[in-house]
Amino acid sequence: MHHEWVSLIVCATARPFFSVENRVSWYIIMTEQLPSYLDVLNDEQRRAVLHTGNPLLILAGAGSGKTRVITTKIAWLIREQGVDPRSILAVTFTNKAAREMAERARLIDERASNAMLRTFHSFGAWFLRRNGAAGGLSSNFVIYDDDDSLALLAAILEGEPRAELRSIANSIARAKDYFLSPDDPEIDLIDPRAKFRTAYAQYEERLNRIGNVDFGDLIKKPVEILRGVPEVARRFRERFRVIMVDEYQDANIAQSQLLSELYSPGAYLCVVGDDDQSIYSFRGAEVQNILDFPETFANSDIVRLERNYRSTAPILRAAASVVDHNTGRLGKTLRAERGDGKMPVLAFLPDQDEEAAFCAELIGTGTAGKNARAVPYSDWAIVYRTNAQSLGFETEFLRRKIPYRVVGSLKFYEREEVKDTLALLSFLVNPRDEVAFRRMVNKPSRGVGPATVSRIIEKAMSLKLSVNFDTQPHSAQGANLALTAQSMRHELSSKAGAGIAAFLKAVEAGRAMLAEDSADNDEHEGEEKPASRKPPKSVSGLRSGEGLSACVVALAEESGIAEYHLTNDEISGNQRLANLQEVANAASLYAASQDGLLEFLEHIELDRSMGENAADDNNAVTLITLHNTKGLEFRRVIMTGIEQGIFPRDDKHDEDLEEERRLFYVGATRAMDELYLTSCAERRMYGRTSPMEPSVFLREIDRDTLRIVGNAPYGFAAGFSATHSANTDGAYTQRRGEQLQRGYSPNGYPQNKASSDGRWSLGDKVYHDDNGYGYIQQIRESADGPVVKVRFESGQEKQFLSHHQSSHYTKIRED
DNA sequence: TAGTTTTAAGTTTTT
DNA sequence: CTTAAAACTA
Repeated sequence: MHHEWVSLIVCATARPFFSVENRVSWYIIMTEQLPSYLDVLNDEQRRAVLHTGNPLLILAGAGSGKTRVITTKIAWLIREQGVDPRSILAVTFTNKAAREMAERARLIDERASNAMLRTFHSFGAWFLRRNGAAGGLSSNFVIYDDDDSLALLAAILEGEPRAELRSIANSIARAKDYFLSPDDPEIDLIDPRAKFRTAYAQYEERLNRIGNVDFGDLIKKPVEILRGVPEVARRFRERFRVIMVDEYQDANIAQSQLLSELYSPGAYLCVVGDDDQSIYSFRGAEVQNILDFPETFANSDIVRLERNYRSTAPILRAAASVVDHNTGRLGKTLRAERGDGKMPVLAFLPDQDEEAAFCAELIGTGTAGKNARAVPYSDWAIVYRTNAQSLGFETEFLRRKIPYRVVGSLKFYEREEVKDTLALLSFLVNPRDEVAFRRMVNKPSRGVGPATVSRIIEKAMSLKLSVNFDTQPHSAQGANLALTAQSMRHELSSKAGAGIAAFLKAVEAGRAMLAEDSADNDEHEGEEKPASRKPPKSVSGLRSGEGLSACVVALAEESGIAEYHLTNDEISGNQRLANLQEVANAASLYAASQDGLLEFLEHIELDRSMGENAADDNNAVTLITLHNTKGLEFRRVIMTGIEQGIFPRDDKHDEDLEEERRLFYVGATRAMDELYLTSCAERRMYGRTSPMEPSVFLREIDRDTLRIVGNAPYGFAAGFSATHSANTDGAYTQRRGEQLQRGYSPNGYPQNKASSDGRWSLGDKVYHDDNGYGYIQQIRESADGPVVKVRFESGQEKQFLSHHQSSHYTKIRED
């Protein structure tokens, strides 16, 4: 009888579940009652799990259960193959994926929690913390984010324009992605400017001196150490006998080099990926890694997972019909195991406000008939190309009281007051941190101007050369800025000297809150604090709790940062203080020691999703960028802003356009049951409203898989033949001709022959004070009256409101 | 110099 | 429209 109940469940779950809750109960049943947890796998999945020996490449289509394969494989290796969990290394790209993998593997076998499941960058940080000395890096390094890198670069290239700095910083990051050093001949492929090469070299030199690392270093430096120190390489190759990589299509050159260095013949290597989901080439990801896998690793095997258990057939067809336009893909056919379902809906809407309202309407009512709230909010995801697009939905949802959560754009750690505090903490742990020093030594104002700061830093650099260089040629350590500043006090003005003293006093106050570390031990929970370390009395109202939070509060108070932000900004001062309190609260989970502080800072740098996961069980709509959706799934997905210039951006061509297409594919394949696409006729950007064209992707979709609603532009109207191809030039030109005849505007939306106020007609010649002569190309009605679009002889187009700016335009009579 | 006002520039996408 | 950098004044 009990057995029947089990098989009933198994029967009902013949189609694997994908929601977390279901998955949990399902695995428990399977592992307890059935002969093997492998029974839930299909043939290909099982083949992938049971595979041993040669390197394995798993080509896993969207929704084909790749995470299940990886986690099951980890458990199977431990259980059936007697593999020591500690010898397993599995790397992912996102913290979320790493967490999910660890959790799911542990559900099958508890021992999986001893395996090393990390993101690439977190693994790199872990590696460097222990083996950095072999490369001249001391273990108290702090990780610089992009802002910090930019600040350092700005200090090196004084007076360089902002845009130039950003461009160089970007090139430096890219160079590291490709494992290129300043003296590499291939560096020109990244950026041929000599300026870049010297800047990169200077940046590296300065960063070494500071003793911190940037994101790229977390991958690049471990590879250098593994190559340069055979002893370290041997140790790591001996330890990691199994190496697995998720989302391999997103690995960059440096990351694949890291894998090569860790891998040794005799170990087992398994990578999982999907070339159709490669969406990070702008960040150095190389699809070539996955395409070249068979050559890079001799005798490798390939398993394809092509059964999709997530989406219904029409959704999958629509997604595939877009990515099919790409050339240069491995090519695969996903089968929809769930069979038929609802047709995706393509909605044409007037503007972004209507778009937000449309989404709210869908979500508010649900599609479950009369029972308006049968569909939980959490079933829905609003997906967009750029973070800025979330704003419109947020305001609309706020107004309608629809609960939502925004994924990824959490700018908490970028806030000024938070960065200030983190800079102080960084300086505490590494007093060579020039960037932190520059940022905080005169904040709040202490009379320490740029001239003084430069003198201190130059002095420190000269100290480094005369004192440390000869004795420690390989450690490349810079001087302690706190000590240098202290020693220079007598040669500074009294004002500057007093300012320095105040700054150093604040740093000392923070340091006093830290316990000495006992050698290399793990941090001790609940160690008692010496009586001397009592939290200071609070001026600003910040409260210190457990552990490290006392240190954070002491720093914020003593440095005057708390007071500065509280009094400086009357409107948001309290919010700023609350943010500081939030930092202190987060710190309370860490030990009040140097090691605890390092852990805290590393955690913040590598995982900024703080609090987002806690909201997982909340019943809220998800607002998320296309890139962030990778690896996720939702019952109902609305892809918004499918307009030319937004998605794809109009500077995308060839390779880049193909990547945008893959992005479309990723977004659409997140949907399980229902998919909606929205496209607006006009959109406000930079405060201005501009007309939009439907995305080329909408012309590429197999029209038979769509239901079109709303005010469709020409070529999309109901009943229009779906069998045309926008790629055929002739057909396209013909349609353009027809559409103009029928009174459609060039962007495909209906237009008027003359403005309703009678002032302008299509084809009129006009003169503009600044832009010269031009012709009226388009007239349409908006909420603010007629909008006239002019194409000037220069080729540029402008538009204006008829009643508004007509004073600048003069109508020219032509016979 | 510090704190203000004015002007220009900008939005991909992320560990 | 929002944000950051240059420009300006007390």
